[in-house]
Amino acid sequence: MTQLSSFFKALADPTRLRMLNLLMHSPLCVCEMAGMLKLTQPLVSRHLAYLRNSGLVEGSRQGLRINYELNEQHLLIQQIRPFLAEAFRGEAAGQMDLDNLRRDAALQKDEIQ
Amino acid sequence: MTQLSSFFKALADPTRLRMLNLLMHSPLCVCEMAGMLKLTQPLVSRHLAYLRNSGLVEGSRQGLRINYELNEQHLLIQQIRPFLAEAFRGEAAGQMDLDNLRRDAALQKDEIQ
DNA sequence: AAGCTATATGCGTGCATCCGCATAGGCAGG
DNA sequence: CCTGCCTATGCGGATGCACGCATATAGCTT
Repeated sequence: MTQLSSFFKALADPTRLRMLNLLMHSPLCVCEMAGMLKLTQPLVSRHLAYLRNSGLVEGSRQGLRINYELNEQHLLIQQIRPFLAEAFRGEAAGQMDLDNLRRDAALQKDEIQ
Repeated sequence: MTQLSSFFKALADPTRLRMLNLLMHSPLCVCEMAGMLKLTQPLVSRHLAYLRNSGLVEGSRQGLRINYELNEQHLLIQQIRPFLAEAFRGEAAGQMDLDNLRRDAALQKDEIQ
């Protein structure tokens, strides 16, 4: 039961929920998330460490950046994902964060061309 | 987003999860839950107050006792219920609590006869 | 009214975050 | 090697629980 409550504890923070909302759509590095969410880098890094220790998220180094993504192996993540997607759909803040995600993705695309 | 995190916060405690596990099967009063979970009455009462303030649970007075039950009107409760049921199924502690629930229900039945 | 049962709450302690700020560690390019 | 960017972490303050213990409130029952 403790494991389950730890899982919910990881979800029991608005900032971490905003991060997970983004990560459900795309892997991201710390600086990208900090920009999209308008949060300081140390704060984002700490919450990612929390999510990493909880097993909800995994990071892989790619040069200077570390790419974070949802841990698809996590059973509880797999099972709760539809619920989260539905809940985020009703959150205005979540939609605005996703707008930033799409805007930055478009900029990235322009840079490549 | 704050509302969603508050919801998860209410779920982020082993004791409250054990209570919700019981309440998913049957409405119960404080003293019944305290007995089944082997917890003190004040502790159970406090957690129920937390769940009540979070809107996950409703209590109705019936004589001396107050009968608590899941708030079926709560949207997030409705949506997360299958996930919880599945998660509780994998918890040995949850199954033992349910054994106590069934045992006490059987005793109650004998008293009535 | 008195006594009993069921429930809620006040108080104090300890622990876990949550955050801002400053700083350390890791890695690339010149 | 040194500089700059990205990330992680140490520190301190503030807050919120979780719990035990004692006590108050509420409602039967006689």
